[in-house]
Amino acid sequence: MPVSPISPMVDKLKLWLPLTAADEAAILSLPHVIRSLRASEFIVREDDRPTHSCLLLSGYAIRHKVAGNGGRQIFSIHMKGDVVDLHNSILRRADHNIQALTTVDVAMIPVAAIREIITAYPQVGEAMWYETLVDAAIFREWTLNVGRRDARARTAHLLCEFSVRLDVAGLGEKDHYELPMTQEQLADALALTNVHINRTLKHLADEGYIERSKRSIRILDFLQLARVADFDTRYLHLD
Amino acid sequence: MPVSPISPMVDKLKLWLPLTAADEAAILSLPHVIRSLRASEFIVREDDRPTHSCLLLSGYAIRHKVAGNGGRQIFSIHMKGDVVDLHNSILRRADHNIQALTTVDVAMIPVAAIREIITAYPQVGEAMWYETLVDAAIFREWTLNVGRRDARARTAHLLCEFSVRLDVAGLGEKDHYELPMTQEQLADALALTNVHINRTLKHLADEGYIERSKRSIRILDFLQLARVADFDTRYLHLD
DNA sequence: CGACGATTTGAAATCAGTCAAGAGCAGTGG
DNA sequence: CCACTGCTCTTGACTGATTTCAAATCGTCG
Repeated sequence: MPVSPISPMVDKLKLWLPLTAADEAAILSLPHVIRSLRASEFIVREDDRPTHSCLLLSGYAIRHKVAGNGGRQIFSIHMKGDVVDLHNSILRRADHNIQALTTVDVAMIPVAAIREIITAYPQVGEAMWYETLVDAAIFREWTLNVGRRDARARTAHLLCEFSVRLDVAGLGEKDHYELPMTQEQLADALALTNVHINRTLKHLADEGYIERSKRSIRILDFLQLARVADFDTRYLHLD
Repeated sequence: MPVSPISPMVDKLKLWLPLTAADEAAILSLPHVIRSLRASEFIVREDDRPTHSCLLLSGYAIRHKVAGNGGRQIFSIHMKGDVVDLHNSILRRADHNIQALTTVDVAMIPVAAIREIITAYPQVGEAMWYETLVDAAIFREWTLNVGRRDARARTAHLLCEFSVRLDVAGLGEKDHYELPMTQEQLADALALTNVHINRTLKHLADEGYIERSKRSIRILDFLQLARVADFDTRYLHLD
């Protein structure tokens, strides 16, 4: 069986609901165009009316929005297998930006084809709904993180989430990975300043929870870090 | 035509997508049980496996989650017509709490019936999906609010959102309403302390943006307040 | 080597939190 | 009708986590 470039989407959706062979075949035969984008290119911009949904095939992307005072808030980080633009596509008008963090390859699927597969294969539709609900669960956890945890727990929490999600996506090892973002971007995800992120990472390293060199992170004891982070995987709905 | 207690759900879903007479009839004939709950009773608790989705018929409810350090974060406030528990029902295991803020009446609809209507009436299913995506858009805006706006803008933003949503739900006037929550609960929604909420409300009143007595709020100039709040209705996806 | 962006560090400023106490208000029961 | 209780709201004084501003170092790439 030839491996379709869209197969990561099948793998991801199967995390949420069982799919029949017919469901899988329908997904794999979704029309699409592969595109490469360079770091910092926009995949979708706020106020766009998206014509395509983008499946991430490689690299990393972020969702974010900019406040009137210039502050930027990142809502989530996306990786291989994520359909980064279901929210904006189904809502028809984008209320936030999606931007490549690194060089990325994406499969662009026409929104019309997404709508057709929902009707023709309701189980696939429900799996995509599920995917957007897990995104929403992540947004909630990030709100809790930003709103009610201090800088140390907040930063540790992001490191834990990234570790678990990389593991689930089959990228990198759980205790050792490369962060695909600058400290300034981390700051925008955690609602801190780049200066304070720097101090907080140093602090976590001084305390012996992590080791780092450049953007590479090694988690020395995941359970300990998770305790500091007040991290509990349940919000990722993986079981 | 007899008015079904479920009709607020039809009105709400029609905000998102057009529904045929058959779609509407299918919604109105959803099986359900009406229940009344008193203020502060839980509708769903984190870790529950919900068997029913709750449609709010009267009163107010909140979504929230408690961090390990005891801090509570409220994610959204719900009112008449909101199906408060679609997220938890579809995900099968609740990752957050839903709690009555005031005395509420709810219609409890079995999750199985929700799943059936999704398959039998795909447009209704898509409208419910849309509803959860608008919830997610509100979560994102709240993350931006908590993460990147100062106490004054943040508080003003909540006042603006509440005003607009009451208006859409056909409750109260846009420039004059009763907040259904204590300042401590406001603090949990805005990631501030009750003390600072108090000072911030006073400040907004001293500046002439609002008048208040007890929990009643009068917005003196909505556009001015919206400017202070960095508030833009687009994230509510009402048009 | 030079340039640019990213990281690191220090010192001072600030927004919001903490602690504490008093005032207002509703409900209860004597 | 009044005293008591409990909860919410209000205000003041002080503390502290994070920001701001500024400058130095590091690393990569041309």
